[in-house]
Amino acid sequence: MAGRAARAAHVDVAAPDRETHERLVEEARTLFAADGYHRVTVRQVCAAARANVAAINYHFGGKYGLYREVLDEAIAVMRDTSDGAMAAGAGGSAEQRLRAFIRVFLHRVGESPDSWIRQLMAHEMANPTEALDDVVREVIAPRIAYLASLVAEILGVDVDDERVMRCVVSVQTQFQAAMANPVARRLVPGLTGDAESLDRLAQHIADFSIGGIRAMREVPSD
Amino acid sequence: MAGRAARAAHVDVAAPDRETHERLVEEARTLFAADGYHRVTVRQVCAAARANVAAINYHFGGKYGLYREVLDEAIAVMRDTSDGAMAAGAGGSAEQRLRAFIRVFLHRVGESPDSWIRQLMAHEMANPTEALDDVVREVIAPRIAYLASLVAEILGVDVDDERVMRCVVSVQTQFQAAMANPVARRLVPGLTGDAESLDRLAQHIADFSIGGIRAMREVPSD
DNA sequence: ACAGCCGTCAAACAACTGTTTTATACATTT
DNA sequence: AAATGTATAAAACAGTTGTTTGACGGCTGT
Repeated sequence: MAGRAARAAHVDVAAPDRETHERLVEEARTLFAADGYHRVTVRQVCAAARANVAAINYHFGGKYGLYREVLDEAIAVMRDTSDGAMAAGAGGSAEQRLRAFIRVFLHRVGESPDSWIRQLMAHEMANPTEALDDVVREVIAPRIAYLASLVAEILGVDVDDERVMRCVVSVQTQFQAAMANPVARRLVPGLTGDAESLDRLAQHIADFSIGGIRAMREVPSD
Repeated sequence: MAGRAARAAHVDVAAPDRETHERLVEEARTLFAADGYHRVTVRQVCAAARANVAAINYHFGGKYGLYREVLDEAIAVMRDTSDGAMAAGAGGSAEQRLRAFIRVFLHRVGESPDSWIRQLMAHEMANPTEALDDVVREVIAPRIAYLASLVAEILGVDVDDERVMRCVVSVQTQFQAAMANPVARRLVPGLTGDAESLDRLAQHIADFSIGGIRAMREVPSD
């Protein structure tokens, strides 16, 4: 911890230990994404990174410090993705924007270089660490708010109408499940992650969700 | 292990050790449901049941044996629930049967004495043990098959049409998420588990899902 | 050139995990 | 009454976990 602090203090650029630090983060990305925080051991990561067991504690102050470094990166990418997906279809109708959001989001988060992110997030949501609050605040909540505004516009009601949030949950859960749910993966054979498969999935979720939302117009607001 | 075999062999009724055995199972139900298989330690269960650490190995042959006893009970209840939910609305239209299925299923699985089951299942699906295959085969697969037949009938297409399974996944994931997803629970405040809340939830999932399914009629089968 | 810091390493640490052993009562059977 | 089998108990087992230690070499700056 003291070493880390000193290092961050006056060796900002071109640190001489860049290699091990970076190798640990790299391996941690794939390992944490594959098995989740609790299942991964520091010895696994160090072995994969060809580093000593003590390296993680030295560079990151502990296992959780390393995880946070990886997760914070994921959060940043997710925020970018959300921003891009929210910007998509700007100027169009609420339905068009919802379709664009789903398509852009699924593509971005499912693309190969970032595919570890959706796995990591899936694990974090399935069995959360204490970092879930940050994830919710920084990426989920804004996304939910945006989806809520779209749903409200499609329904032609206020965002506070309780039908809105229920619909948002229904849409949101389809994202999550289609991406990471092991049961869903056993049911849909063509969930391979390639671009065409993602396109079809996005198309379905959009069609199904918009159909579901529209149907709520004829339901009393309770 | 030898003790267990001998005990089961010729001490079927009114076993003298009923108490500890039963106490262990009881505590294991709530603990496994709350934290999942991996997180729960045998010492936790034994402490809660006021039994010795060796009791689990003696009575169940090991931690996994105890878990299987609990999980098998859950599977049995779930099968009953599925059967009941499938029988509900018999004779009615596919839409009516789907609505009945959702309502009965959510009520049964959300009711207080069995509420541990949905938590246990949620954990088993989130991070599976080797028992997930049995769960899928015995409770998920039949449920999926039934839902697929309903969706196909509503859509007026064959069950092999790929739109059918996509819709089933969309419906199925709403079940799961609404019941156990920690993120969803942070979004919908009124997810308390009481009868009225469950009723409204069932109503929403049914409306949303049927609206979504209907919308797929106008989508090419790809 | 020398002190000081930095990154690395093998080794050990303390705290757990599930499981096994050994012993002791109690009940049932022979 | 002796022998057998059953349930519980305390203790120890072997393995794994994340973390800490202390020493060694390389580098930098005054």
